[in-house]
Amino acid sequence: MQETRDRIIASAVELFEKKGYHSTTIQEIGEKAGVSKGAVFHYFSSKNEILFLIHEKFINVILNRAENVLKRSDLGTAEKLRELIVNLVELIAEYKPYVVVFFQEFKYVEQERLPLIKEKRDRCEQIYRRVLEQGMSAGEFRKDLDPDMVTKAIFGMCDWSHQWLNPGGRLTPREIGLTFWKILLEGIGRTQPDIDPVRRSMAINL
Amino acid sequence: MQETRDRIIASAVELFEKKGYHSTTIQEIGEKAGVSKGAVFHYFSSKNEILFLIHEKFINVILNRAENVLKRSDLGTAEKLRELIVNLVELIAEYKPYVVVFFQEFKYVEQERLPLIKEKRDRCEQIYRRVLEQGMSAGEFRKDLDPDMVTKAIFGMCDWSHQWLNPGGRLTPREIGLTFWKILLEGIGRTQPDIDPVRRSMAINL
Amino acid sequence: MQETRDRIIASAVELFEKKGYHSTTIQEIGEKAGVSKGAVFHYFSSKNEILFLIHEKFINVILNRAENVLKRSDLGTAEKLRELIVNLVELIAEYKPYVVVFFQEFKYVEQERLPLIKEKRDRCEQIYRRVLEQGMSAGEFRKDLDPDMVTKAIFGMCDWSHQWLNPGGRLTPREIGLTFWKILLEGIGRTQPDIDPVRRSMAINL
Amino acid sequence: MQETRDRIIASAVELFEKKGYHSTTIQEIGEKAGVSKGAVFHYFSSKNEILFLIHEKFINVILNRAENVLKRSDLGTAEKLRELIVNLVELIAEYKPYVVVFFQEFKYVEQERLPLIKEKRDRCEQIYRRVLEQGMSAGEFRKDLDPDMVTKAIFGMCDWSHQWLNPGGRLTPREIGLTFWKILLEGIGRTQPDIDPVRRSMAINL
DNA sequence: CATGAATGAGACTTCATTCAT
DNA sequence: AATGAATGAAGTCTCATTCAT
Repeated sequence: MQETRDRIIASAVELFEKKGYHSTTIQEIGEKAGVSKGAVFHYFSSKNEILFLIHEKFINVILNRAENVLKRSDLGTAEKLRELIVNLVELIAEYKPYVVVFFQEFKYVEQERLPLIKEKRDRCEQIYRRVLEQGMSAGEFRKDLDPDMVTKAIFGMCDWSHQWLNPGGRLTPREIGLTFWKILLEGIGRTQPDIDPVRRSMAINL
Repeated sequence: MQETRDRIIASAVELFEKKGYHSTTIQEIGEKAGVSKGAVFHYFSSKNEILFLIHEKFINVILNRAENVLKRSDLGTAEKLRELIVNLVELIAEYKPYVVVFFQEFKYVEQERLPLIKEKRDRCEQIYRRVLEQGMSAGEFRKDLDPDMVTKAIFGMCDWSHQWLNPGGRLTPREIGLTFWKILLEGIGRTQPDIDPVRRSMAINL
Repeated sequence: MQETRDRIIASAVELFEKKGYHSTTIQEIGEKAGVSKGAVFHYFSSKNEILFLIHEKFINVILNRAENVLKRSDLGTAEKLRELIVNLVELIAEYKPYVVVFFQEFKYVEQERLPLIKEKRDRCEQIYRRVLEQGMSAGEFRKDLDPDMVTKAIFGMCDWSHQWLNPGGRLTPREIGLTFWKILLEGIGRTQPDIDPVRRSMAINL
Repeated sequence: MQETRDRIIASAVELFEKKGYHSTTIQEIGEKAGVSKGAVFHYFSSKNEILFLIHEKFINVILNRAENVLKRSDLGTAEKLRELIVNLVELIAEYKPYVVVFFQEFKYVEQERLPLIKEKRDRCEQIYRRVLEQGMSAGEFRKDLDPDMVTKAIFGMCDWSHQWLNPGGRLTPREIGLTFWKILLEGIGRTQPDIDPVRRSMAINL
């Protein structure tokens, strides 16, 4: 049954998240899924294949979502970047166990299975970078910042959230994503107050 | 000799960084340090103690530096936050193997050794949060953003750099840190150009 | 269908020959025969039963042929031994996979199935020994050699051929068998040339 | 200690001989040698390495002995062949467990370790073949027999003895070897009686 | 007839750790 | 101070076999 297979993967993700890949035994995965150790190997060729499938599943989801945002013709460039960020945080919240495994156990995916993951991960990163660069070209974002560093900063803020995000937190993932977007777009300096009409008119008068 | 001890730790850090804690054997650590497997156990009680010492060494360095910035009376709040950020990126670059181990293998430090690390890590995080909150109170930073989220965003940008920072890169760690600071303070939107009084008045006059 | 059963045995013989009994899986046997793993167990009670049947089939063939030679009233004792030898080599060539399994995997046939095989194997060996002893008694073969050792020598020459015989070889199995017979009967020393009357008389005259 | 290593190999040979390579566990090898399972792996990298070492040790012995016979200047060609045969049987008796493993488990030596064994085995076979061919050229052996088949016959007689040779048997290995030599040289036919003076003189008179 | 999901015993192997020297 | 022989617990994986369908 497909069901058993999925249950095994689900068990593996949770255990890998909590205990790490190497500290999780096939035995435990089986037990949690309600099947024997042998059954796990009936469905998967090795423990490492399970790890790979977790990575693959997650990278596919993340890439699909990013591409969907990219396709939306109702959004401007800045709005696209905003949605990419919000989406990412939401997705990290939704797939948290997958994300943790993805970021913590990546190096243990066997060499031969790695290229597929790496390629999609790079494509995903490029989507973000391109939208950013488009926004810079279009004059929606300032041009004096290294686009590479900005991309890294975005991923840093979002990806790192897998370390502290918790499902029932005070803020929803969307709210968190929007906060990040605000910080990114406007900064935390007193930019807004500066735009208040009084000081501006004064400036003009001078 | 103290020297041997340090060489063993140095070997361990590099191996843990590259291969991960569980995939590194005492044998390998010994070989890389030029001593026997037995010697490793002569200097350390267990493999896990080595892992702990790596964590401890790093958290001490990071905490010391943060506290040093905090003490500087020559800096304003915003400047302090700027230095905290730059310091963090610089330190991540300098201690990269330690950082990778710190973020990837933390969960494998044995329960009984954990509190010491956790406590210092929290103290460190609070230093950042407090400076930020001071800046908000003092009116140097905008007040409409969740200080917790901003702190998370700062650590996200900086900490995540351990994933991609490389020693001989195009930008120095300090430049990277300053870029992050700029993004954080001013945002990537076209806010600043708007504040330029000359261009603004011109725009109005036209 | 009987056909399926035979196909499974045929697959098993070839795989056992090439990879050995323990390195061959039921799965592989099924695949090669074009049926599922379950089907193999539908036709046979265990993997070991298949091994046994292979042994049984082969020992029956070899025993039948030997007995047929024995019955032939048109042959003298020496001719019977010759035919036994030729027959054996021919049979080894024809049933090579069976022979290899018979000689290499015999020890893995389960205890309870063994007696049947052993008994027939012994009967077969005795046929050879008896014909040899008859030939000695009848004065067709020299009497100063240990009949047991001669029997061992005969089986050695013939049986060992399973290690190197190949179907499309330079010599036919019959030719090989006849060569063995010649060696056995006449030896490789220059006995025959000595009997040449011309050279002998010359030698005497000198 | 070298001693432990040797004891492990000795245990392995005996177990492999009796139960076969695949049916012997590392556990058993260790127990028989009086050490733990772990100790076996302390001395050998794998079970297969042990199998290889057994093969190597035996092929070295057999090759050395053959080469020593070859070097003896006190022997004529026929005597050399005789000694090669006698030596082989003696050696098979002495190293019987090794021989059984060599002939039964050869196919399980891992690919990468195989060439070394194969090369020496071929060199050994060639020594026998060459001596035989020299004897033929020199007129010591009849020339009308295929030298290849004769070589196969010799190895068949001798090698096959590993199946039935037993240490405390009725005949010594040397006696067995000499019997084989007699059969090979003179055949089992009534060659000698043919040389009886009566028939010979008759032949001359005719 | 035939399948294949599921099992569980048992194999090889790894490795942190101990300890006599 | 330092070694390395030896251990034993534990892990991944294999595979013959069973059984419901």
